[in-house]
Amino acid sequence: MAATIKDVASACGVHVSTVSRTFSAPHLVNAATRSRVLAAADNLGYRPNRAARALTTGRTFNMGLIVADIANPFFPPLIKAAQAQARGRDYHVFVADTDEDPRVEEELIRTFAKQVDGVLLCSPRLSNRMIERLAEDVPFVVVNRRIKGMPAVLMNVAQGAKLALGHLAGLGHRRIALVSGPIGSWTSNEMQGVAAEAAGLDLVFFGPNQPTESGGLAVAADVAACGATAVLAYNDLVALGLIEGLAAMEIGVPDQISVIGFDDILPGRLNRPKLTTVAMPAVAAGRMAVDLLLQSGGEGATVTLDTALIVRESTGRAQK
Amino acid sequence: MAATIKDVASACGVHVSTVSRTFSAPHLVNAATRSRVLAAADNLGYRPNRAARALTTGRTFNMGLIVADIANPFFPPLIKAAQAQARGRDYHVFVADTDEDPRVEEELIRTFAKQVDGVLLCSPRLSNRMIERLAEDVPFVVVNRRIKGMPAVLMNVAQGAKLALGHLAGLGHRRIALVSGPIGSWTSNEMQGVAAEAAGLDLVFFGPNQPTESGGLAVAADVAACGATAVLAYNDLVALGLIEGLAAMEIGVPDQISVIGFDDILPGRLNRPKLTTVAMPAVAAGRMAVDLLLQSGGEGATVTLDTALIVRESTGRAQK
DNA sequence: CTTGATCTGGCAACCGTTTGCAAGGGAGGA
DNA sequence: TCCTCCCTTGCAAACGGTTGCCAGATCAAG
Repeated sequence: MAATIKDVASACGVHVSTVSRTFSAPHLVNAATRSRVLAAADNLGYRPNRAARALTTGRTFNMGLIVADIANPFFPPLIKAAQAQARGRDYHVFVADTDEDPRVEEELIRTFAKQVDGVLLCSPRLSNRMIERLAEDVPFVVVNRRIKGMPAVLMNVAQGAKLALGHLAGLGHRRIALVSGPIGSWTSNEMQGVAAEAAGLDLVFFGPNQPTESGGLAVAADVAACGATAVLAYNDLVALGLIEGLAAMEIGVPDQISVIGFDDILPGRLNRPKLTTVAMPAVAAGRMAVDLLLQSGGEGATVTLDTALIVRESTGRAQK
Repeated sequence: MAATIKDVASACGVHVSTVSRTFSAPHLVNAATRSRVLAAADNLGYRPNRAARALTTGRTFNMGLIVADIANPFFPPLIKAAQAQARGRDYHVFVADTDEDPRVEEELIRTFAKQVDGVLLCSPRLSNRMIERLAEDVPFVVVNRRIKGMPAVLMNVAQGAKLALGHLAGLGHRRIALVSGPIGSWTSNEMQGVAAEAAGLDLVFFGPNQPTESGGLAVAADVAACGATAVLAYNDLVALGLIEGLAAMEIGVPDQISVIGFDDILPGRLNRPKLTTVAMPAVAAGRMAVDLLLQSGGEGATVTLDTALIVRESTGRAQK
């Protein structure tokens, strides 16, 4: 069996409370004793049991991270950043995937509630009302969703969408297709909101869609048929699927139709043509979410991170 | 505060032990009492505290999952599958990323040791010796590494490499470059092992390399210079980077050089040309690793999963 | 009406740590 | 020399469950 605090205590003839204090409040124990304890602990390979500690302190030093789909390349960098940041704060991260299903999301939050100090909810599919209710059980930080009074990390999608639309307008595009994401997605709403205000542009909406390549593949025909010369897609995956579908109909990108995605994921960078996209600050968001959770005692600080348009090869001048 | 077992007990005038048994050994409590307890528990929103339970039972119902790099698209499907499988067994999964650094890997395992029932070590970079030593602290299942007496999930890389080499040979390639991965990678060794036996082929080795696109990009010039007409790359990311680098030198794939990767990740499927690759059974491996951990009490069962060659567009007949 | 087997549920110890409280001891001031 | 006061450490009660043991109740058989 692993060494416990008792083993260490008896190994150096001292009470367990002294050992405990050596780790959690070193200034309360005599320097000589402290080093004796430390030596014994090191010798026995002792590490405090976090579960037992959590019992008395009420803090688990664990946090949950819930995403819609780990396999979506948008999330891994965010997860990685969050996990690294958490580790620096001596926290561990439980990662769970909801398969885009709100019910799974709810159940997951409920199970996490008692065993983590807080949950990072990334691009949730749950309704605001439900999230507010669940927040009574466990502190949240929400990523890519604005909920009153709840700490949030937002990516400035509106700004990105404006840049993208501006870029397309500058290339002479007038009729632009907007391929949205799944229901319940905040980013999707933000995009549509901006688009609705875009003066002088003729916008055609398609949605809701699966936020994956198959989602893009599925609307390719409709998009082609609507007469738009450019497309703003919910994310890079959708954009890539769209390009794929267009290619199957012998419609060239960007020669005949320009395509812009969102996220700036790896496959987009590797694609031919390289995807023009609105880069989302996933790494910064992961880090920030962790910090927000640890700082705020549930206070509603909101951080908005900038996005940036990255022009690559999938956009070009509008066809006459 | 959240409801505890005591609240439930007093809410329905029963001893805590009865409540406890209602959940952990229902057959020991009278049906009428049981439903009364269940009703009260449901009413108060009671959920047993796993940390407290772990204290007495010694089982945490948590497992650790350690990968070299979450951002490598090879891992997310594996993680997702493992997490889903674990959830079905009422387990939670801690995910951690080592940034390809063996020291981080070791430290991570040590911290995990006391708070999980076992660790899934995916494509470890640690030496066998070190892993064996750490296995004294916590049960392991190793993915993509063979260590005597330790449960493992292996992907049949050798078989895949043979198929790939056979495919290239069939297309008339004779001089083939082998771009390996990082030091400490079992798959990399397997590939080289097979290649060494390949009769009638003229093989050129390049390595070690970063297992990423930049790794591929970096060796592109060397590969081009060595006169090979085909390349077998450590993984798809490397293959993609290689194609990118080749393109920059105006060398066409597959017209001038054929490229095969390993893994079958999303970016490879979306790439132009679509990548010919050896598909790795990541999803099955994730599931299997969880089952192995839960079944074996550390027994050394080894499961080997088949790989498959997926011929797409990045391979073609050898140039004269 | 016993007797003994079978259920059911209470009691209390225990898991590994933390932490408020108090006691012992040494130092410094009066 | 005696009295504080601070420093250090021990004691014991939590924290939220689980589980072996035991006693009372129930019930069928003799």
